[in-house]
Amino acid sequence: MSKLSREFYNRDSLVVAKELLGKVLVHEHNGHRLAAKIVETEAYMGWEDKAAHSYGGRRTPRVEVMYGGPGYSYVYFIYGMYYCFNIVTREEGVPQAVLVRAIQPLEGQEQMALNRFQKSYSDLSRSQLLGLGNGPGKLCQALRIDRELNGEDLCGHKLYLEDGEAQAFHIISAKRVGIDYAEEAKDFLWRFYIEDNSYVSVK
DNA sequence: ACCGCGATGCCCT
DNA sequence: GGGCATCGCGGTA
Repeated sequence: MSKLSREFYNRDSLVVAKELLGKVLVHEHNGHRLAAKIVETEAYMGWEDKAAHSYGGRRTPRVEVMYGGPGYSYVYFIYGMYYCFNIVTREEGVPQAVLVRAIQPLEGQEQMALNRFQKSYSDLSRSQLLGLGNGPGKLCQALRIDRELNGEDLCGHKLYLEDGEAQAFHIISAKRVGIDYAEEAKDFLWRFYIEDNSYVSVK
């Protein structure tokens, strides 16, 4: 499998969000390779997107990494408890990103189960199996993504993305989740997911 | 099934 | 001080 290049990320978030579906997110952590297929994403379009942290050119310490160029991680802490993992897109100075909302575990499931539920993968219930990856906060727990990985170069060797196996699927477009404050932008169909994938967070 | 709510800490047009 | 790109639980059905 080949690693996704800087140029892959240097495009509009709407394009990258759709193309990220089916790709494999890898975190090399403590000698374990944690790998999962991306099954749900959301595009955040920066300047003109009222739901984006960078709306209107807002530029604070937290969102600075969104301005730094394509192919870096933007990890933020939310509700006092959870992390969300984003992939920065577009060239330096254009603050767009893609939120990864759900994954399907592929490798390192035992570690993911311990990270999420403090129990062995073989002891997980049916709903816990899905709960490994069906939400942005959950997948960060499973993959051990936290503030230390904010600003990480996704073209490096610790946290990166690979081409998945060739596969055919339909992409569903839907409203983004949890942005009721965003006025007209809350109705934009900027969430994308793989049809019929059971790990998707909201159908 | 859906609905409401509390947790908990960091950010700050 | 108000709000947040969430989650899990407990209630009602």
